[in-house]
Formats: sequence, C-alpha cells, structure tokens
Amino acid sequence: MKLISAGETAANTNMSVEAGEDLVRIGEMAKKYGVTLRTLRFYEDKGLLNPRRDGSTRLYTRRDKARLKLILLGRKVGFSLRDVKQMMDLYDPTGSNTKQLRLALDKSEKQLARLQKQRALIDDAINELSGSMSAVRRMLAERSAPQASAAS
Amino acid sequence: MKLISAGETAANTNMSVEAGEDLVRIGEMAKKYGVTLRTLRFYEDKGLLNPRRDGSTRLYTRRDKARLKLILLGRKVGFSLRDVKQMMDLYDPTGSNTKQLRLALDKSEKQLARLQKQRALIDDAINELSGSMSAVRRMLAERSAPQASAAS
DNA sequence: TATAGAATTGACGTAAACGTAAAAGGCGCG
DNA sequence: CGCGCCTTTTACGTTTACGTCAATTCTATA
Repeated sequence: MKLISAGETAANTNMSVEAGEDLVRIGEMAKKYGVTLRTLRFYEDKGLLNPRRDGSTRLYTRRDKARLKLILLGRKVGFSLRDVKQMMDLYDPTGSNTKQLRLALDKSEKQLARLQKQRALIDDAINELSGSMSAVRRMLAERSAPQASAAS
Repeated sequence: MKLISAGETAANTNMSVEAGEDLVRIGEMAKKYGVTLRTLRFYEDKGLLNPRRDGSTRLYTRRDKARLKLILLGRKVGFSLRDVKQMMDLYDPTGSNTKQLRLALDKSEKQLARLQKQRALIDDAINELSGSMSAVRRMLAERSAPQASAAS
C-alpha cells in the first residue's frame, strides 16, 4: 500500500525506492538465505526476528538480516534456538556487550565439548559398524563359496 | 504361579530351577542390559521382542537376550528401531539367511555413509565454532585492556 | 476485472524413543 | 493381615524445528 510509494514502474517486484531503507518481504528474504517462509515466521514467533510491518506484510531490514545470519550460524554449530535467542537478547547497541560475549563464550565452550563427544561417539559407531560389516561379508562369502571350509 | 514351581526357598527372587530354561522377568532383564522397564515394553510393542508369558508376567529367554543385544548394537551404530526390526524380521533359523545378511550389509553401507557425513558436519561445526570463539576472545581482550589499540 | 502469485494467521502433524503418571493385581514376609 | 515391592495395561506428555494444509486477503498484471 505504501511500501513502494512514488514513481514505481520497474519490472522487479520488490525495490524500495525512497531512502536506502532496503526492505524486503518474506519471499525474497527466504530465497536470499535459503530458508522457507515457515522458518522465518517460526523464528519470529520464537522472538528471534522482529520485522517491521506494512499493514500485515512483513518487511525485513538490515538488522533482521544480520540477526538471521547469526541464527543460521548458531544452528550450524549446533546451538538450539533457545540458546541463540538467549545470546541475542543480550545485545545492547549502546554498551560493550561484555555480558553477551561472555555468555556466548560460555555456551560455545559447552557446545564445543558436546560436539567433541559426539564426534567420539560417531567414531565409535563407525568402527563398530565397520567391524560388523566385515563379519557379515565373511559370512556371505562362506555361503557363496562353501567349498573350502573349516579348519585352517 | 508356576514359574518357581517346586522346592523354592532361596533368598534370591528369580531363579528358574527346573530345566536350564533360564527365564528372567522384566526387572532383572532391564538391570542386566541397562535399559528401563519402559524400554523393554516399548520394544515389545514395536515387535522387536516377544517374551513368553506366565499369566501376564513377561519371561525373557536366551533368544530375547540375543535379540536385545542386537537391538542395542543397532541403536549404538545409529539404526532406527524400524531398521533393526526389518533386519531381524528376516531371520530364519532354517535357512542360510542370505537375504538377511544382504539387507544388513546394504543398510550398514548407507548408515556408514550417514555417519561419515555427520562426522564431516561436526568437524565443520567444530572449526566454525572454534573460529568464532577466538574472535570473541579477542573482542573481550580488547574490552578488558583498552590501552594498546589499533594498528600493529 | 479476472486471475495468478504472494502473503497472512491458525492449527494440526511429524519423527524417535521413550518418560511419567494412574490404577490395579500378585506375591512373599514378618 | 497388612506392607512393600514387582508387574501389568493404558494413555497422554516430551523434545525440536519446522512441514503441511486451510481459509482468506492483498497485490500486480494483462
């Protein structure tokens, strides 16, 4: 209704003209960051994003993009959305954010430990599985070639 | 009612005397394999175990123990219970079980691939997280020691 | 103006493997 | 005889991060 206010004729669907406001709607936002619309709404519902509104239409700003990047990074390294939110909620543009950084570091150390444990578990599983596979292969070999058999 | 039929006086609660039947109830079974009662009932509900009954009381045999071991091994290497069931359902004591072994091998190969992918993802995450942590540490260091600052 | 393409909210569904009551029945012991 | 412990069945709850409709409204374009 007012998003694209004056002299808008371009072929491209979303281009805020007025200032360098750089607002995008949910579709473009989703495409740009490889997530679904559902995901963006879900993150908003969980308090991780807070896009502006033009009526009922969500408009994402630079700030939302930065936050989304953080969310995606967090999820990549295995943080839960709760963790991410907790860390982001501490952000204060007027301060040094020492508390935020400390919390992030603390959570990161724990997460790193978890990741290392997980890696160890996976290595165990891989070894165990490889061993079983060898055994199964031997059994199959015996069944398909029953000529040579028992004692060494 | 009939589990412990004749001349049973021992202090120990569960001891099948008659033959070498070696039946145990759910409590002992759970303790022996480090699972909960709920888990054993759940596995039964999913068709993975089939203990005998004395009235309504479950009695687990050698066979159930073997199956449970397989289940636990399967879960350790990351198979779903469905996968485990699928493989175990192919077991036929009268045949060579070639089909079972082939299925197991096939599933194992896929699972191995998944595990390796997971390990790669975790390694990525560890690297990414370590990098972020270094950055955060640097930021914290600057804040706590603002004397020396900009250029190298 | 008709129509296709976005966007909205709401709400139920999914996957996995159990956890956790709740209510009740049996059993040996002192 | 009553207590405590074991066991049973039934069934709803948990966790996480969305997926998948459904019904509706807006918007841009031909």
